[in-house]
Amino acid sequence: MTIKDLAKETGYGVATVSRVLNNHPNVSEKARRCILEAVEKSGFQINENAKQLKQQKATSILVVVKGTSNEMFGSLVEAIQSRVSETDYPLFVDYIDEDANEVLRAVTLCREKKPLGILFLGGNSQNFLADFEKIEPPCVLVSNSASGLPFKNLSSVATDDRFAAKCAVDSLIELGHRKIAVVGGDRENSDTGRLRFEGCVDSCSEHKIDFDPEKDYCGVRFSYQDGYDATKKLLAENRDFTALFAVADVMAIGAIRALRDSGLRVPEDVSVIGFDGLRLGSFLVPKLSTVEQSVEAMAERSVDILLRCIEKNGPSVHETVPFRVHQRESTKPFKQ
Amino acid sequence: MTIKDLAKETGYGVATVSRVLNNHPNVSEKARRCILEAVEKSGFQINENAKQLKQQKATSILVVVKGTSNEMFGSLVEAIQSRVSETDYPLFVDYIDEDANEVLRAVTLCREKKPLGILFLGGNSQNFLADFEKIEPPCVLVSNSASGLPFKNLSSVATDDRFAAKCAVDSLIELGHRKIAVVGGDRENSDTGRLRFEGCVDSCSEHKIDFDPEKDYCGVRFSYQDGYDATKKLLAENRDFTALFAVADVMAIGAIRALRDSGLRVPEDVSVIGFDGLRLGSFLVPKLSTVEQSVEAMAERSVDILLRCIEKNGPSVHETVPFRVHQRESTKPFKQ
DNA sequence: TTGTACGCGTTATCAA
DNA sequence: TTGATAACGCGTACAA
Repeated sequence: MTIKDLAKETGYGVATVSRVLNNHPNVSEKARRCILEAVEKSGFQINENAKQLKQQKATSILVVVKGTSNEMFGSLVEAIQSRVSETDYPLFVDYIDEDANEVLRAVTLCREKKPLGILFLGGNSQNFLADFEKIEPPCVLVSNSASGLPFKNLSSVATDDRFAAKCAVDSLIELGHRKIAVVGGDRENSDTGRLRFEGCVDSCSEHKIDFDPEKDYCGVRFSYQDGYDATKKLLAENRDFTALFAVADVMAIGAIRALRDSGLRVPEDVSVIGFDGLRLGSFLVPKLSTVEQSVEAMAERSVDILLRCIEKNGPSVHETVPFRVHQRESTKPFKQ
Repeated sequence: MTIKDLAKETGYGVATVSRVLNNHPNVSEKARRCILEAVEKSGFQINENAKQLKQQKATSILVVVKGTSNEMFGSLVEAIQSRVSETDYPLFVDYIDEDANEVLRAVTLCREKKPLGILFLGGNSQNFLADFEKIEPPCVLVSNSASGLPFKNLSSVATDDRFAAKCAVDSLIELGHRKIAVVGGDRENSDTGRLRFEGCVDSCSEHKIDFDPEKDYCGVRFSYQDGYDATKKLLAENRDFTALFAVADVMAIGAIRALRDSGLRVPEDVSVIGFDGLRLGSFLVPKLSTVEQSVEAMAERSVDILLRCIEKNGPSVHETVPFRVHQRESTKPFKQ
């Protein structure tokens, strides 16, 4: 079933059918009704390939997700999808490995699909610096800031990772903790990891607390197992911390298990705070204290910004979304 | 950059370029090398729209994921993607709501993208019965069995949900439990929910144990919160069960929290066993006992079957993948 | 082994 | 307000 068939059936020409389908002006009400009815009746579905071949531009929006194991990205995709579905743009979601190069992947996808815009879920500056210039459509980097990157078609929406991490550590210090260990991300290959690390340093130096990256910090991948292993390593090298900050909830969960396996109780012996605010956290025993990123706000802002860039040729912007530190059950005041 | 440009550049015709690009025979080694080099140099990328328009079939494989909140589907998508990436087929992942109609969605997508094949992650018989006849390419339903469905282009790969659920309850009974409550899925709208419910009934009747669906069963959605709420409800109506089977790990996690909030300890007061085998489970405190579905096996088998159907026009088959009951720390023998 | 020419379904231009 | 027709980039008869 093509628009040709539709034309034949209704007695109109293909041009008129196309105009109706695309809500173009200069169509009589009669023709519009007649054609719409035929569309309804025949279950006609437009051939996107032909449409896009002709238009030299897809009508689609692309989402490149870096790392499937990041549960927060799952919620983010869900929220983005729900928001984009209010528009007419089809959404394509493409998953790549946590260690893959998201920018190169996007370059390929651009040539193949010519999307109207791209949403990057996760990404790292080095990759953008190296190859982003090859990408033409407007893009939004979600969950990392791109404010330091010199691209006029790249916006970003993120939590202020550095400050949020600082607040997390601050909260531990306010509870009376002085010996704090950190299960962090890779500082060299992950912006997020680096920023949150810097937040820890900020807090400790502001409070004149010793923090030795060699001994008190372990940078690994964002997974349960890595959180577990890193904590074991910290315990082996540095037995006496009373609080632990894991820069992702998944790591915090691994950390809690590792502490437990070493005979330490949470929060009685060691307080643990995570980062992300996964829904899961509030169902754990103990409920996980965490820095909650606003997934809804991130999704909403990033889609809005991208649409504004696409439809109104809006300027690129770099926004920050609010976060909240939740003290739940995995942290408690330190008492000597 | 099109194949025309490539042809001009190399001095060959578009047909030869096309043949090289598609690894067709009847091309001289010299032409092949020359053209491949030009491709490399120019960074040429084929226009998928034109290709697919021409071929009347995309080269792509489609994955329709039903419900993003199901963490197991995340791992499944990851495993599927990694397996498909060994081939040349592009993979499209489409997420729909847990309550949406996956078959109707696939019908639309088929018309739009004409995929070579479809993988359904989750789905329900009623939807397939009603509209699957409209779908032509080979499909595989993953995680639910379609062996009862009369479609020759529909295969399935699943855990034997009924039997696995029975084994889970059996294991509880073997531990000495006699009063068992079940946090289940919606029996009417979810095949998985119904099958696992039947497994519970099988086990109880085999062991001559009372099981009153009215009082001992609560069927809800697959989420932390629903697991929590269902458990609260069961507790309100039936205070004396000593073991609880949640038909999904996410529900089990919600259940454990609910028990805890009601002053009950796991496993001392109530044993809890889940279903799915999420990686998360073995990092919880207590480690979650569960029925582990083999995500890798499901991904591998379903992709293999689909490829066989696509490439060799293979027959549709219905396979079952092994599962394992893990007794970890959330279950223990019942002692009066 | 290679090249020419046509058509896939759509949009857009232009003339009617 | 309409319709005929020329592209879009590709694969593939068919001819050479």
